[in-house]
Amino acid sequence: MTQQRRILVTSALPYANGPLHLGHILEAIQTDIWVRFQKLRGHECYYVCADDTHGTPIMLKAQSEGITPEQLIARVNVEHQRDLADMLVGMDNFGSTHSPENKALCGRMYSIHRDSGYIDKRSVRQAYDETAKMFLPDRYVKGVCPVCATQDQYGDSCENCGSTYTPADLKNPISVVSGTTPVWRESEHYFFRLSAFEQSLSEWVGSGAVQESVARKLAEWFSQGLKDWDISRDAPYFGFEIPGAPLKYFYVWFDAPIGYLASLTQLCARTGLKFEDFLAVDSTAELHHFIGKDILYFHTLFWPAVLQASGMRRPTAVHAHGFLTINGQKMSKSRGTFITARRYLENFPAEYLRYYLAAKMSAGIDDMDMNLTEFATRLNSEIVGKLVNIASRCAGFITKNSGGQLAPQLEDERLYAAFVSAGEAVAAAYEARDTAGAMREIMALADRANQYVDSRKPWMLAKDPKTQAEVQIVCTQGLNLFRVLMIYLQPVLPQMAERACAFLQEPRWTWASAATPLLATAIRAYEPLATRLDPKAVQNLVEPEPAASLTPAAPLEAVAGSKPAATSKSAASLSAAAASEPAARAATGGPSDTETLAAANSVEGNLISIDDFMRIDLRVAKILNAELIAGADKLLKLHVDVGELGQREIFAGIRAAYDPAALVGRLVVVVANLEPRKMRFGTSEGMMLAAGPGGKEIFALSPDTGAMPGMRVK
RNA sequence: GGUGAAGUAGCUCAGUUGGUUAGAGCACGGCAUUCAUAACGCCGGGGUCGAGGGUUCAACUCCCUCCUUCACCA
Repeated sequence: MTQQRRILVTSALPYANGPLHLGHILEAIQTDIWVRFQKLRGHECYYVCADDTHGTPIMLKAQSEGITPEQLIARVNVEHQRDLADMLVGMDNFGSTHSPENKALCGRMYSIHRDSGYIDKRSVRQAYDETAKMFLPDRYVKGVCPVCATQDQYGDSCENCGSTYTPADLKNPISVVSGTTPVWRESEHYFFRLSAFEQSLSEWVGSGAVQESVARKLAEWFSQGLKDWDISRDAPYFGFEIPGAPLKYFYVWFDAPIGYLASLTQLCARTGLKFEDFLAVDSTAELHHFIGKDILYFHTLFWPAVLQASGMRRPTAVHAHGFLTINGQKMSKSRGTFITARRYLENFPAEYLRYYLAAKMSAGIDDMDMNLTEFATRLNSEIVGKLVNIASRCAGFITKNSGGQLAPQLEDERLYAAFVSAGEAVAAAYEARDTAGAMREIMALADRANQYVDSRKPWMLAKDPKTQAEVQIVCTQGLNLFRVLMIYLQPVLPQMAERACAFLQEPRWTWASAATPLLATAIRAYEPLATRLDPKAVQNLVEPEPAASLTPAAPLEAVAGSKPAATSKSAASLSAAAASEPAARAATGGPSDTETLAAANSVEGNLISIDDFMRIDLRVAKILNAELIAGADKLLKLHVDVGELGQREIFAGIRAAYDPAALVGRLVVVVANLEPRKMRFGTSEGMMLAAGPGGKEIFALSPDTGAMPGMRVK
């Protein structure tokens, strides 16, 4: 360990008009891993973030929901914080750009800019909606592309031919807000003189503050010359009014990055840290921004210039990452590849995603693909099969043969030393944000640990009285290798590492803990640190959200007996989400949205629409095989043929009413699109319909003669 | 259109300043094993490194052209 560094880290502010998706989470996790690594290494490191809350989209979304922007952003803030916390993203402060701290900072920084001569006023001609009485951002004017004549294009560029233009160039322009034809009006705007910073920005970029490929990109922008930046918007606008300029508001992109500093201000107020220590022009602290490559311009040009113009230090580095694609496709709602953080969390533990992303993230700006099948196999093989397996296969011997006591020394000190010295390469990779490289190193070590155990074969040693004494020392070695790996993985798997630490009866780990083996102490009985995930269950992430009106399925399911006490994680958290959603709305005083209302009505009146019914894919199925399950007192395992849908395995709670042999060959009705449910005895891929109170009083439904497997029931 | 990035095994990716036989994980085939969550270990098949040309004793690596994909254009 060299000198202790003081580091302030941010990730980009998520926009407060919707839920976080896996793209946001990718960035938060990348940042969090880096921050946790720095803290583990003993550095003084803080991670701040906030919601980005201003601008026309927020204003209009609140309007459409019939609530105030303040209510909207308060609700979203709660959701965002909950999602981030559940993803184990350990921020030191999460604020909002709509805060008193931010308002004060924006005003102060702007005043300095103005007094230093960095603000110009200029008249701008802009689209104006006379019905809505507001100026329209480019994206809020649609029309026919002036170049290729494609219909329904936004006012800034054409999706078809890629040409860029202004809303004034569009043919037949229409305001998205009111649907009327906009008029053109002049208005006075405030410009930040970015051009004055061309020289110093160019030097800053050359100082290694950005990745190489980013620097090349910036060189292109520099060669075109920097244009001054319009930082004002006309009322009505949800944001902060510009001091000394009535009805003029700061453009959302002006106050957004200042939100980093506002969040820091809150952290300082809470902890006694000093703002100036991080932001003063001569500060020795580091300032790191993690962002997506789409907002490079704002963070590598505007932002350093704004800081400099305010008499503050510039960022040490801006780290850009690429986008996340799902199964090779852009995240998109229509393709069903749009995965919210909440939806992920309803299905899988946060750490599985953290590890998977860590194993793929490098320091580059390439896009990253999340292949769902790979996600499942990689987790199962690397975390469960390899890593956790080391502890799992050694711990039992220590507990059973050695009274839970570790040996006083290692069996192979050289091997241990190799693990310790490999830590330098792992640390270097983390530091350089090459987490994929770090994970490769760690997994290679995990292979060596498993090879070690395999070569010493403690299970053989345990059988021979003459070698029984060696079991303890071999397993002590194995557990110590495992311990080193968990220490290295702590930034990525904080919860699992904590549990591993508790299992070894240690208070806590730092990076340096790896250097000293754990010897001659008692450990607890091993409990699985991670369990396999069902590769089929990843489909839950991309299939459409289940509609609220499908909740009546629950009672049906109870009849089928397929929902034992240990309800699946997804069902449990789904209902939790459903319960907390209206609660959050109530807290902000807003009315429920139409969706919630519709759901409430249908449940109360027990009425559903024909569309709701058609969502349930009922099919005729032929029972090919039925068998008793050892250990289950209600369930039968059915193997059914569903025609074109193939064969399925379904568990049904009809054991008391039906003899398996009597079921084989008969036709029944099954729900074919029920989400697969993992149960103690396997995964149920559907549900057999039956009526009755339960016990022996259960009666399966049968189609009349002539029905064929796979036919749809409707 | 301009600019940038990428194209390596079925899939996801490594490949340092050009230098022996291009690597890993997953998947696949075989063997072994049973301590461990059907986990672990050993062996194996599988690549004209997007295409073509050039520089060089030597090119996945450097240069040129082309093809394909993606992104950005404030």
